Amino acid sequence: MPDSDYRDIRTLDLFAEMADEHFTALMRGAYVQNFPAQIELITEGEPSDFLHIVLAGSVDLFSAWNDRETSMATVRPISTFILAATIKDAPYLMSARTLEKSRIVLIPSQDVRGIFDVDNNFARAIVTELAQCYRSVIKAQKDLKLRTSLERLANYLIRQQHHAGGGAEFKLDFEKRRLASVLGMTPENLSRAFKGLQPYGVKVNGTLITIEDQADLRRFAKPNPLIDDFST
Amino acid sequence: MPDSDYRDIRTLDLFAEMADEHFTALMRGAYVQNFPAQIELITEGEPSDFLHIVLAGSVDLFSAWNDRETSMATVRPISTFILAATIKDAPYLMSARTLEKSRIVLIPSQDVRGIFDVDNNFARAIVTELAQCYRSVIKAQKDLKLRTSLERLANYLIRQQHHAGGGAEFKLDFEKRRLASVLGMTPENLSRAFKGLQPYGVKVNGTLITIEDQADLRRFAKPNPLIDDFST
DNA sequence: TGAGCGATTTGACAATTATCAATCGTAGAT
DNA sequence: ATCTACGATTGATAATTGTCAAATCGCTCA
Repeated sequence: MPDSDYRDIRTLDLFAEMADEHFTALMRGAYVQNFPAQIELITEGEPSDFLHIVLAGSVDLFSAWNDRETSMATVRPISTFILAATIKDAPYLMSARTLEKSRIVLIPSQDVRGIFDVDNNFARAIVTELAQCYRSVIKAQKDLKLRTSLERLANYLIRQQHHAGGGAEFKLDFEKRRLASVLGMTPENLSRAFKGLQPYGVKVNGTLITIEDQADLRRFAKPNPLIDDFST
Repeated sequence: MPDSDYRDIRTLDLFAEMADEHFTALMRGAYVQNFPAQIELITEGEPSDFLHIVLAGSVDLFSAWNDRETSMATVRPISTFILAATIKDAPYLMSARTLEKSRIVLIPSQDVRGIFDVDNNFARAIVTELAQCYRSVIKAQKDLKLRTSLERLANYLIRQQHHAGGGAEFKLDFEKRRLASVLGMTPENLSRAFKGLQPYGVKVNGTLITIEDQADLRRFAKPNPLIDDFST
């Protein structure tokens, strides 16, 4: 594994505090691979053989049932995914596919569980990571159950705007069909939802969004840190 | 704290493996209290001062936004809730209220975090617990995003039947308005959903459910362990 | 026993969301 | 530059779900 990758991974909260020898041991069994876009990295239901880390590119976590499919989340560099399945040695609950050319690290789950047993700092970091993940899903659940699709879109745009620096203009960071799926609606419905936000000053031009009057949109969206603030 | 409570708590996976002295320390700061029904134990947004344990009774975890409210989960003895908020020292994401007369243990969050820092077995148990919680929410999310309300109800009934021992007859374990909220629908809609399952052999008499032909209902519900099996 | 209360059910209707088909627009290939 | 493929949009329609009001059921308690 290239040194730069090695260092990137080491800086992740999850690995930052663990003993050198344990980190080295983990990396020894790991391998890095470049995948093209649209490759299915893991399939739900399969045993969790590897903990994955996205170094570059992006990965879609999705799930299917009865011929329907939904995007659960997007993983961007640098972060891990499938940690809970790895730790529990349980089957994956979600599938994962690359959205673009991506650089992925694979760490054998067995190694992760082994080091987890002997490195207390690592175990503690895992707690923090899992607690964070758990709270994120709870927020997503609240978003889904308490809001209409129009409200979800409005709040998504506000979050995205903030994430992009807060300017009136910003770009959507993925294609609309996937955004629709993440927000729990159909692409057609998303298209109409964008129209439905026009009265609140939202302009859409392809992937470029303009929010003319933040306050106006916020009055409609009623963003709430207990749903929309992903940092806490 | 009575000895029997003390022992009950000690048998929880979360506390079973920790050092005696640490468990004793935790219990020293804890207190047990009996609450009547319909008492709001915690409110979302507030700092997480206590880890809660339900010894008897039951607790509803719910959340509100913009005058809407939804039930997220029900906690039954003996288990903890609000672990993630306690560990992260972050505000509660959900409120909690007793559904009936309940016996609750309150452990100061500060104590939990303190012991977490020094007791590695406790830290490991927390990892397992959080991973379990995380996976449960992911399953709930898939249930919500991939299924219609009729399908959610059908699968809920199948789970409930299994949980009740597998007989053709069983009782719903909470009132219908709350079931509706848990399943993400209105009480009116739930009432109609029960009707909608009649063709599949579901009979409803108050809180008593009869499933005449399991196979028939399963053909419609298409239960899936990656959504419906709460044990993995 | 029966009044009173709240939960549930029903009916009528409205809002939301999904589906299907057709068209548009654009980026990449030839 | 034109063609092609695919995602995005639009229109028409259907299915799903929610809302409101009224009726019904079941239970508690005087």
